[in-house]
Amino acid sequence: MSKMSSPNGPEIEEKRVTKEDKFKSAKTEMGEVKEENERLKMMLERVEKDYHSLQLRFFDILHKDVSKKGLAVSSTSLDHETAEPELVSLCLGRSPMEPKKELARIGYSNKPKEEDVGPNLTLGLDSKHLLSMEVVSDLSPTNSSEEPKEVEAEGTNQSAKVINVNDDVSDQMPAKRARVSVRARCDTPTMNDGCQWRKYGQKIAKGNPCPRAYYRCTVAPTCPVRKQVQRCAEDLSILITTYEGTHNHPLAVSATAMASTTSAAASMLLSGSSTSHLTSHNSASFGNAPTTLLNGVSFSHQFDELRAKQMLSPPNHVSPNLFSTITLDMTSSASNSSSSTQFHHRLPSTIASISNPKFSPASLSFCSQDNNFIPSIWGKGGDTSTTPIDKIPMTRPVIKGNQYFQENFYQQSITKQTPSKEALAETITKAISTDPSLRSVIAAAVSSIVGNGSSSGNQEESDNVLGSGLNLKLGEHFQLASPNPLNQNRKECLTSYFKSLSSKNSEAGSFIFLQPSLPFSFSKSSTNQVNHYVQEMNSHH
DNA sequence: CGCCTTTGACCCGCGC
DNA sequence: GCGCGGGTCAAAGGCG
Repeated sequence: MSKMSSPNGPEIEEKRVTKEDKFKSAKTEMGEVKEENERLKMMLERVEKDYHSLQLRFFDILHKDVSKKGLAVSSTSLDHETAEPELVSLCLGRSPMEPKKELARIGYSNKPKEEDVGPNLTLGLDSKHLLSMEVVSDLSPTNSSEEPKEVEAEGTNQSAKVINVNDDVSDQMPAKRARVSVRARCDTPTMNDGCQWRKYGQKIAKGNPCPRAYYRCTVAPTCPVRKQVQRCAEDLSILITTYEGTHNHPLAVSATAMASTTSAAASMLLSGSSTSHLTSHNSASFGNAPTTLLNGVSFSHQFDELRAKQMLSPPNHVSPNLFSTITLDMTSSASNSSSSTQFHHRLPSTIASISNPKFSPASLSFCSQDNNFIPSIWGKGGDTSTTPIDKIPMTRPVIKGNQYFQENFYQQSITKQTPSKEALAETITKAISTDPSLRSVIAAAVSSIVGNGSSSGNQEESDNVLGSGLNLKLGEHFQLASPNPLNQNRKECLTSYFKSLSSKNSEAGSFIFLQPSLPFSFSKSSTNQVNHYVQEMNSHH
């Protein structure tokens, strides 16, 4: 035993030394983490600042637009059915309340302002119409122009909130609701969209032997969001989930992807009715099928069949559409040249042929070649949820937006087939900067793509998916967030674009959150192409 | 015990 | 006015 003591001396010392080393390295690591933390904080502040300036700008623009229409509304209050000014709040990544507050701050506020608060990750189907739906259920008539009380009670929101230039209008007319229907292949009874739902009813709907289940969001007791889940009668593997309403509470990160996409889709749908007018000419150029693809997600405007029938009657008769639905088809394959045709074969014929100037398609097609691509955080199983990011196919920059966009970009890129890159870039830039809904949709789409890449089964990484364009901006700083070199490559592409855009164009810089939306293709082969776009855009700016 | 699902009843809008 | 269909309510029961 005594022999043991002497050789043990150096060993213990060695151990002590290694422990000290470990301690030191741990300390350094902690320091680094602290630094990183500080940097992140700074970035967050900067992001919020940018966000607010963007919001101010956006609502300023919106305000101008609204005041123009507001004149018409106030003078012809009986004309609600035919001319309804629509305010689409694009608040991806934030509470829908905030934009209204901002707007109020700009022009309609008569209440004192409070300081802004932290991010409110509320996403949903943002629109005035939806909000008015909430108002119906949540508010007394006396403060029908206010946000739900429980939101007020949170104390974190600013006081004056309501955009309602046309308060009286919203009080008198039925709230127009936007629904977002998502078709996806899913083995599970419901799609895991990150939210908590409680089933409150089930019905056998006519024309479909499969029962339709009704769910209510239970994240917040007063959340008005509902969803209907039904299997497709023709293909039982397809689950049709229809979302309605706006979440009035913060959302889990895992829920933001779906929420932002549905929000963007709804915004698109509703803003499309006010910001663009689909001419018959344009309808024809689209084959009269307002269906688009977003990463394999097929966007399609449709209306409840009853409404649709109404609208199919006299062409100049526009009935008040209390329900309008946009469909995100994640089951269709873009490689089947005419995705819209394919899609509409599964839909009632009435839907496919709808063309209403009130609901022109402000939609987007990324024309993914990939079948069944869905952001992985949306589903928990099935063949739809696990497409790895590096399999994301080359996306073709086909974006259908407002009329301007349709006429210029679409015709250039589709009809002529060989658009000049300069014209392309210019058109894209103009369209994106003039159509907020378009920005929103594209932002959500890109967000989903980038988010998907960094979120495969990793909660920490999925936390970087902040919804909409936010993480794109963050991508400038958070490139390390993704261990996937490909993904990082994508982020760098985006980043370089926005850097250049913002540096060349200060105005564009203020839109940086929503602009990360250009037709980037995220495959290796397309990286150069993206850089090409960036360069050309720079030369234009 | 609280939360959830199930399920029949009920309400309401719409078409005939 | 009546019937139909979609949507919601609420009591009952199950589950962890």
